Amino acid sequence: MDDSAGVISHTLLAWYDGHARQLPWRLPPGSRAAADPYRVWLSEVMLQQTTTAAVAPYFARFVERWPTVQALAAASEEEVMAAWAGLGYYSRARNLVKCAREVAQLGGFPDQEEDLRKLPGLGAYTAAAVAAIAFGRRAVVVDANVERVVSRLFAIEEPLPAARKQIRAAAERITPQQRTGDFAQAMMDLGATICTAREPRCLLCPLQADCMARAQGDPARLPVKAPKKAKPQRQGTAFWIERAGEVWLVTRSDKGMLGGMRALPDDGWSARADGSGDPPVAGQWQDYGAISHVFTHAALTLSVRRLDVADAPGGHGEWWPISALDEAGLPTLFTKAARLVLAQRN
DNA sequence: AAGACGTGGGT
DNA sequence: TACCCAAGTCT
Repeated sequence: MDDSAGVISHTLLAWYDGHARQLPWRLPPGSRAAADPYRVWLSEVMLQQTTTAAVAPYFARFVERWPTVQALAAASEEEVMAAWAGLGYYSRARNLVKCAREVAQLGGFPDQEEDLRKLPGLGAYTAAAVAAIAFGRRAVVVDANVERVVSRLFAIEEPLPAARKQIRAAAERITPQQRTGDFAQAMMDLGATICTAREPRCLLCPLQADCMARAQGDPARLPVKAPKKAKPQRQGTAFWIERAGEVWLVTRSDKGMLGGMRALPDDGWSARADGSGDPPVAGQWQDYGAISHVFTHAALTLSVRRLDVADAPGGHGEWWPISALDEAGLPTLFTKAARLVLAQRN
């Protein structure tokens, strides 16, 4: 680390001492307590591609229900998936359970980045973040905030994702030997509150004097990103099958969209193709309209139809009390579909 | 090694 | 409205 890099980390850490966000998974400011690796890991996994506001209530429920990694390791995958419902990217929940069990078996979290990286659900970012924040290891923590801050500080013109190598090298240069956990969180706080994607608040930025993009006059244009692809519009149908105050739910296959989650039966729609429209059983289906839902890589219009039956439809599934549908752990798509039926059903 | 993979909030 | 974006990982 050369001298200008030292100035940057020093300035940023001084700013962090007065401006750190208080978040449920962080120790209170000035606390001398050691970070709990379980909470650090859990929060980091929840925060992957997910806002702090969305994570906060889930984090609170998880640590209340499963206070330790051993407790989480002892939970069933099914109950963890249901508790994760609504947070998205459900493979995270499946990997969370796997990881908790591996860690419990190991007797605790590994304290080296290299070993953390081997755990399911921990990629380059999360392994570095846990190593730095929970164990005080020097690790180069690069997330989307760091990419944005660094690409502006050094006016990196190369578009993402090709710029990753350059950005990592620059982040490595400014990462200090001490307080690397604070440094990582300071970079993320700066990116979240000052060096934002749109309309950065440069006048409030502790690094304004060091920022090449600011000197050039238009920091918001960085980082340059490759153009997005258009997302396809898909059509599908979900089926509400009811019997005596209960609705028929299935569990989706572990692979693919909403993998492993409870769901209403559907017509096989996917991000790649429309559904067939065919119901799972013949009968007098009633039309309840449609909901729309946008995924990362496709937009879906989901028609919802209802049938009242006397016997269970064929195939794998379970009757679920409609009065307790909240506890089924339906992903948001199917929660919307259920609401559509319940709003019109007497 | 691009593409798959959720959801809610901001502009 | 439509688009962008958020503490990425896996295949």
